[in-house]
Amino acid sequence: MNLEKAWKLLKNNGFKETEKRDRILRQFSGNDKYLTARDLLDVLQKDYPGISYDTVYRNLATFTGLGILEETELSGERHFRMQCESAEHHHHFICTDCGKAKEILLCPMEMLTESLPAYKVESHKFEIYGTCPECQ
Amino acid sequence: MNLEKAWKLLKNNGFKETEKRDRILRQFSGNDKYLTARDLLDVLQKDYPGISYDTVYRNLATFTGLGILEETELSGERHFRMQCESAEHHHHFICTDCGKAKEILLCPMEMLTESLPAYKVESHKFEIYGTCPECQ
DNA sequence: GATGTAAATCGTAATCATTCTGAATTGGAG
DNA sequence: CTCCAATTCAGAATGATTACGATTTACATC
Repeated sequence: MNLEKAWKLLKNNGFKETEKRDRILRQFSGNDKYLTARDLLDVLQKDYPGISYDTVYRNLATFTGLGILEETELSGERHFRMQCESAEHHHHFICTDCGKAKEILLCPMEMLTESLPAYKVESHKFEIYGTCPECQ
Repeated sequence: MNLEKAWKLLKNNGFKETEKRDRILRQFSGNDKYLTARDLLDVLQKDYPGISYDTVYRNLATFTGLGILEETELSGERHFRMQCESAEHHHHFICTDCGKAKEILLCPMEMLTESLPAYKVESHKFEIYGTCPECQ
């Protein structure tokens, strides 16, 4: 996902172009790390000292709902990052140190949908945690 | 995991046998569902009206630490259930309706440890969510 | 460019899960 | 039975997230 695509999606869904939204999208755009709402708030406060929690959380929810951001729960906190460019379904190795994600193309679901007869599968989560080469 | 094994573990690690602990373990023992701390508190309050959050959370932490319970994060809340009997490493299909878990023996990690050179893998999470046959 | 209006933001309080604290109680070793 | 550390209680504190009324802003329309 890049900025143009994100704004196109937002406009098509009737969302207005605001400074704060632009600032938030730019933050994620130049950064492949997972960020918490607080991380983001801390960054935005440098440019917008009076920025509200509401603005941060509401926009994170909007962006996630439109598929601009993706979300995961790490140690009890929601973390967000820009949706990957790659069209294929994939999973992530996530560095617990720096928050960076590496794509994993293998999906275990392909191998076991037929081994769950009578179960209605709705979603799945596969994530690998550890330390990336840079952080070791 | 059964009650005897659980108590053996607790005793071996110097934990005392208390009414509350026994009640909590029995709750999980007769039940293969994932429960939140609040679910558990609600159940315990019928027998022990004055039971404290502290007791519930502290014991959940103790039991999880000893491997008596296993834990997962579902929609922002920690959920607990008795550790499975099976010795083999496995994952779960979790019913989002009733919380019941079905064991999945396939582990995707086996297929990709060598495809992550230079990455230090520490843990992983693979869970499938949906509706079990009984809940459809 | 001025105006109207719904959307967005602000400022702050409320909520919810979880953790902490200090006092009171209890299991079980001796 | 006595004693002491472990456990529990009661309630306050914390931290993430959501809610809300008042204010401001984007932008469609004139």
